[in-house]
Formats: sequence, C-alpha cells, structure tokens
Amino acid sequence: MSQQVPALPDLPEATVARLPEYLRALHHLAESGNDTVSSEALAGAAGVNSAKLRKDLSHLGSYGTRGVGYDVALLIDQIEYVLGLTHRRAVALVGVGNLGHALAGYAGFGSRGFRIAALFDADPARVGEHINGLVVRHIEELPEIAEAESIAIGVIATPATAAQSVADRLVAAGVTSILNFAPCVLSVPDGVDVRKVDLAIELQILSFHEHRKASLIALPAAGGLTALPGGLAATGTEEAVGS
Amino acid sequence: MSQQVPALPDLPEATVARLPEYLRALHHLAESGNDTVSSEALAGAAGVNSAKLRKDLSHLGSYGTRGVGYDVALLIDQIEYVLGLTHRRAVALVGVGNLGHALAGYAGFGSRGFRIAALFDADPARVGEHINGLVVRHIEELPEIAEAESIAIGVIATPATAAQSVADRLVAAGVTSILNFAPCVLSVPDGVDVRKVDLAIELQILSFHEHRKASLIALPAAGGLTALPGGLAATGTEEAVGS
DNA sequence: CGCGATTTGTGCACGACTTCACAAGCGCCT
DNA sequence: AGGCGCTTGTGAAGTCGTGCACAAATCGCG
Repeated sequence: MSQQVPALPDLPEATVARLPEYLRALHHLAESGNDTVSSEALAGAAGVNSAKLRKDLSHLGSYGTRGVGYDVALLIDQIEYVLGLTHRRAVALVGVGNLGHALAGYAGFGSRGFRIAALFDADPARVGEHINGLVVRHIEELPEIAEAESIAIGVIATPATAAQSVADRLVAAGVTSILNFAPCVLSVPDGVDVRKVDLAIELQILSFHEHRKASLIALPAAGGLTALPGGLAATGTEEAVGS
Repeated sequence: MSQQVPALPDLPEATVARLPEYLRALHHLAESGNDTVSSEALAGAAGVNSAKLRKDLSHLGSYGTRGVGYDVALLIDQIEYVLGLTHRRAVALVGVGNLGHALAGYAGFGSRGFRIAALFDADPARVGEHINGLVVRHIEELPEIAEAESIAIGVIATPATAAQSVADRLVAAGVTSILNFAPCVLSVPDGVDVRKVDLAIELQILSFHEHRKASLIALPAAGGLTALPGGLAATGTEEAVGS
C-alpha cells in the first residue's frame, strides 16, 4: 500500500481552518459537473480571495495546471487525505439535552466524514432513549465503547458544570480531540486538542459590530475618525465592489 | 447626561473575539464572590496568557489598579458596554428544524444579552408551532415583525439551499448582522456582518490534527521533525494546540 | 514616611498571516 | 513551430497579533 504522499507537510493553522471550506466548495462544484476550476472561481465559492487560496493550496503541493486551473477530483482527494478524511472517523457525543439531540440528528456529520458512534449522558432518565437509530448510554460505559469503536474524537454538549468532568473521562478513555459546546474553558493534557464553539460568543461579537455601526451613524462627522475605510464584511463574496 | 465613555476605541478584531470569553469568566468570578481579580487569575479562567489579557484590556482604557488587579464589577460593565450589551438585543431565528429547535430552546442566549424575538420558517407545516413560548411564523411575515421588534441580528438555521435567500430577506428587513449555521458562503451588501458556524468544519479541523498526531507516532523518528517537546505533562492549564 | 512586594500598562522584537505583483508554465490557435 | 493569452506558484513587502520584559504605580507595613 502506502500512497506516495509526502508525509504530511505541516500547514499553517490558518490554512488548515480554511481547507474544509475549500473542500465543501469543491464537492459542490463536482456535483455541478465541473471537472476543473480556477483559483479565482474556487476562491469565490469559498469566500476568500484568490491569492490566499493559491498560497493555501501550494502548501499541499502543486496540484494545479498553469493556464488551466485545478482538477476538481484530484484536489478533493488531496484535501481529504490531508484532513485525514480517507476513512470515516468515529465520534462520541456526550450530553443529549437540547443541543445534543440536534447534533445527534445533524446529517452534516454523516455526509462529511464522520460517524456518530455513540451517545452518552449522565442522567439515568435519558439513558436508553433512542435517537436517530442510536441508543443513549450511561457515561460510565464510555471506556469500553470508546475502545471497541476506536473513538478518538469527542463532542461535549453538556451544561458547563459537567464539561470538565466529561472532558476528563473522554481523555481517560483515549480521546485526543474534543469539540466543546459548553461555555467554559477545559483543561486537558498536552497532546489533546480542544476546539470550542460558543453560540453566545458569536452573537456577542456581532453585537459589538452592531454597537460600533450604530455609534458611527449616531456621531455626526466629529473628527477625522469616521469615514469607515473598508467596511467590515466578514464573509461577503469578496472585495466589496460598491463602496 | 452622556456617559463619559470615550467613543468606542476601535479594537483589534482578535481582541473583540476574546472579550466575550473574559466577560463570561468575570461573571463566574463575580458569582463566586470575588470583587477584584489579577490579570493572571482572569487569564487563567479565560484560557489565555496574562500578557495578552492585559494588552486586550488596555485597549479599553485603564481600568485596573497596579498592585491590586481589576475591579470585577467595573470590568464587567466596561466590557458589556463595549460589546453593546447594555440592552438586550432582539434576534430573529430562521429555520426551526433540528438545529433551529435546539437554538430556540438554548438558555445561553437569554442569559447573555439576547432575546429571541421571533421564529420563522418557510414550511407551512411548521408555522404555528409553539416553541419555548414563541410561535413559529411564516418567513413572509419577517419585514413587519423585524420592524416592530427592532431586530438587527438574524440567525440562519436552514438548509444550505435556502440560506442565501433567507439572508437576502433578512437584509431587506433591515438586519445588519447575521449568524449563519448553514454550510455555505453568503453574499451580503457592504455594512452587513456575517459570522459562520459550521459544525462539520470544526470536526474536520480536529480530524487534521488527529491525522497529524497519528502520522507522527507511526513514523519512527525519521528526520528532525518529530521530537514532540512537552511530553505528557499533567493537566496543562492552557495552550492546548500550540501549533 | 519610606520601603518592599505586587501587579498593571506598554515599548519592542518576533513570528504568523495576508496581499501584491510577476515570472514560469501550459494549452490553443494560426 | 511559434506566439499569445491565461493561470498557477511564489518571492517580497506589508499588516496584524503575540509575548517578553520592564518601568510605573499602588498598597501595606514597619
């Protein structure tokens, strides 16, 4: 076996964070029947500028053809390989409350490289419940199941008060990557990666920009500090045309 | 009248993204009865290092006391002011499927400065449903309700195919900030902010790190690029991934 | 009142990321 | 075969963010 892949180049973190977006755009293009795509077009579909896209892809190697563009299928394979999506990864979801239920039923996980292999909760009243074809198990059972299913990724969807304890259990069960939806900071050993998603934080960041926009409008051109320069569109198409 | 606030300093985006985390930590400290906190302690609670925290806070002004620390209550007020959280902002949630349901029931929004003012869906079968004390309305009703409720923030929890159309409607209804859970790129006019949350992307980023960790272990110390520095220190408080 | 312990605020150097601008490479057309 | 237009890949410059290290400021105590 052994593909001739050149042993995982170590990519800038910012690039890694964008690769999944490129991948999604590429799948979309492939479904639309495109078999090649230019950096300009792909960048547009992914919401970044083309120079950044080319630099990102260049870190993976040279998979484009000058004068032509990128081969969609080849690029998909390369990105999936780099992201470690060549096989479906098993994920454990802990906490089947409000959010946990929604996550358990989210089709996007299944279609994009992951398999929810087990659901856990600490509340005995919830254990045994069937969700989307899976049965909720008690958190105590985590070690055996994690072992049996080769689970390396855990998702925490519990209240903040339980999150650290759950994280400890996950780590003890061999999990080395955690996606944390609880609004709190987790402390984990070296070598374990944690990513955090906090819905309220996202809104608060938007609120800041609302506040700023409002205060800019409210102030009559006071000094020279208005004249909003570039606009702050986050993921607009690109390069704001109008001004 | 007129608070003596010095007209919204324009903060680095990276700082803005961390302020909500500081705010959460501060509320936690306040509830625990602390009335002052050092940069070291607060940084620990927020999962950053103290130099960064001090620099972030210094952008807001000088609200600390040398030799003592920061006044918790004062700092909360300042951060809430800067983030525009002095009043509760009305949010429209569009799409009450799997995820939308969970978001509508998420208590964190209510407790951290937001009020879900209305729920919308395009599916007539869902219109009229009651969720958490709110009734689901048809998307056509958005303009009047957005106006009546002064809604400036919209949350999109629809399938990707509907997201752009919903975004257009939101913008037309006067919304200037959008939180997008649909896995697609939105294009919006200048002056409208968009933040995106994609659950599958978060997992794919973790997958990359899993892949990288696995390949490092697999390779017997080949060149000079392995040599993982830290070893397995117990419960590193912070610095999870560190490149 | 002055001194030492403590902690903030910040100048500076460094590193990471972004953007520009262009040479190099490729395919097509004549 | 040769030239032309198009697109990639990348050096180099610019921007942004981070972290160190220390001066400045404050408190408490003798």
